Amino acid sequence: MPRTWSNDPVRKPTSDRTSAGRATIHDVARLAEVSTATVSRVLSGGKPVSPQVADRVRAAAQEVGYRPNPAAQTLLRGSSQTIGVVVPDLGNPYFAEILKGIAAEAAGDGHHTLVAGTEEDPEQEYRSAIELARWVDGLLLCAPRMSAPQLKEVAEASRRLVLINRVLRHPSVGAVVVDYHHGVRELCAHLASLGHERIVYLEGPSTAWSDQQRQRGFRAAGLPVTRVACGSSLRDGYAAVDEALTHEPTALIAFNDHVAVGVLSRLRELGITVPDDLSVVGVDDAPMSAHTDPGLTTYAVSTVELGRQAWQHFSPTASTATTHLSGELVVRGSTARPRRRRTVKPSR
Amino acid sequence: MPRTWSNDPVRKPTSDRTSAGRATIHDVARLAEVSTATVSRVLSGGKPVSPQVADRVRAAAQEVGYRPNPAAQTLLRGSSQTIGVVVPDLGNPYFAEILKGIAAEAAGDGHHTLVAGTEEDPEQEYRSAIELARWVDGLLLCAPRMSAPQLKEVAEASRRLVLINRVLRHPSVGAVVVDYHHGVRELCAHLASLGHERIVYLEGPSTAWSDQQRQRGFRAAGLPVTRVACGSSLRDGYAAVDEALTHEPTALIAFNDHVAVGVLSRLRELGITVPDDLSVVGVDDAPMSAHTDPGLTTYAVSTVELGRQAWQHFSPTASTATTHLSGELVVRGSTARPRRRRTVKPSR
DNA sequence: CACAGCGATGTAAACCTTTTCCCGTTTCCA
DNA sequence: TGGAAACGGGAAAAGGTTTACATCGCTGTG
Repeated sequence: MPRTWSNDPVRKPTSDRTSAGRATIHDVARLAEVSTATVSRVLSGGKPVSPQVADRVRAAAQEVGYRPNPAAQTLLRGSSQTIGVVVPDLGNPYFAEILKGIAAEAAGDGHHTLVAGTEEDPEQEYRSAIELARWVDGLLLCAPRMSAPQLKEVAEASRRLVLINRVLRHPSVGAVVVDYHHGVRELCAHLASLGHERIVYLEGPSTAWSDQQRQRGFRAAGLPVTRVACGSSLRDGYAAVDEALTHEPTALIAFNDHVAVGVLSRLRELGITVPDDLSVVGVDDAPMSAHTDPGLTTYAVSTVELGRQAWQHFSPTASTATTHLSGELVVRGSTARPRRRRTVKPSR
Repeated sequence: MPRTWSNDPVRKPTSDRTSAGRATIHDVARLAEVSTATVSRVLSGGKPVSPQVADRVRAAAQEVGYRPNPAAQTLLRGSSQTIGVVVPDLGNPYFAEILKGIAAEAAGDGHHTLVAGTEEDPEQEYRSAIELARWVDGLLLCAPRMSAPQLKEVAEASRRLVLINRVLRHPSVGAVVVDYHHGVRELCAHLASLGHERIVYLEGPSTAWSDQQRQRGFRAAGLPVTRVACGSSLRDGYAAVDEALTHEPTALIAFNDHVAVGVLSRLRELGITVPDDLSVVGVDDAPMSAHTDPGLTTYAVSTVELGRQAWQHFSPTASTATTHLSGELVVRGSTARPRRRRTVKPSR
């Protein structure tokens, strides 16, 4: 077989292109009677091309409905214009909010967003991250639950890695973290100023770095806080209330707002009034937290800012230093002085 | 502000292959002393290869940390093992839930999920869809707001198109729709049975097909329903309450649960008790709807099922018929007989 | 014993685009 | 008018993988 450029295995130029194979740059080139190189120059822009030819090419491209094949572009450029985002739970409004923010930032710079939810499973998270790393220019891991060694592996496997709410000692990994240490101290100070002494903390997933940060914050706050295993979802909060009440607290600190909403719901069922019988606080300031009954006192940090900062870390010139984001205390109706002498107990 | 770092013109002359450029199939082939074809056969599986060679190849791949380049695979196979999902608002828990469902289904079949939020903007939605169509094997549009002609264009541009909560007369488009017509009738019947007569409906986005379905349902229900412009977000609901109250309704039907939560919040501020002063219902049964105060009466349809059905439509053998999904009325605390004679008015 | 059949492996084409390297033409200035 | 610079545009390589086809050695059967 002669090694010639006889590349034309009877390709129909126009009509039935819609169904099977899409139009390629060759189709455009043939129709415009130029080389494929010229088509590329016209469509990708920047390079000098005479206006007439450019018009002819554009017309031809329009006619056959040409759209560059992203796989081929990616192969050649070595960049897919895509980032990957891995979150523990896509259904959690907080993560949804972060995803929304980062996707908007990425889209603004012409990047796509590949997403994976991991159902809070560290193994699945690791697999998703490694798999996504093959595809994307940069990987964003939200509150990753996986072990540090695994995280390092992911760092090696990915072109660029940015963490949200987790830190890792590694030369090429950026991170944006909310200062939960500060947040928890703020919340504790607020509760202490109201006169609360018996406080229960509903723990998040044990593998969550951000949970450990909160716990450190408690120790720093110097308040005696009883810990009760809980989780990160609305259901977890709902389910953990009864256990928490056995400690006869005057205030409850939920791992996050999502949990707190579940807590409020269960307390209502039990006939326990918030904040008269019991104060409740959350963390994160989820969108719904201003609309619960009563409004949730919480520690607010802007997810918009979080997303923006994370996106900055993807820039090639970005430092790999960890960005700390401080929020602020938002006092709403769910906290008050402990009024009644006798603390409540579960109704069953 | 590194706003335009998107394309990276710094291309190294590929001298240093070990650190920067990832290992290719050639590296593996060389190390294992076989041809690249054999490597591919071993790693992709299916083809007959002698056990010894297979082991050698696997060892070599392991050693150099080889991972196939997805762009090259995509280019050749013509399939990216990726679907695209476009939703009007990533921050809306309902869409987040659907995204979660479909992403899980897709991941279960080895597919990735590319996502785009459109901020409820039909134009942006159209652009996102067209752009995503280039990349993905199939496109899922959630409650698309774009015009029918645009939708047809997207259908032409995409290999496979599936719609959620929208229909389109087009030969190759599948759809999964919630029977809002039925849902609204159920809600109306429920309210009517309680004795409500003055009902206000807080409209969704005017471009939403599903809003039109609801409106048709109202007409079928035969109840006089006053329409008030609102929207689809929590904030929209919060903001529309005052306007709605000028019509002195005994019951409020929100476009969806997200809106209803905003409504409840505003009513609380106004000192209007639900359901004593006013009944409120939503649509969708969002996760939080069981946990509001009072619990939200709503029309529930499983997002899990929605996701599953949508995924089925991506199967090559799937029919392009529209799948109708019926939900059921969920009665919670937010509805009751209208008790007081005098209807409430806004407090200001 | 010859040959069909098969299993294992190598070779190279094909996928589609971008970009580098060139060549031919025009323009401008000395 | 000659030469250089600028410019427009074509040919072809590169990018990594899969697969159709070719090759080669072996076994089993007529």
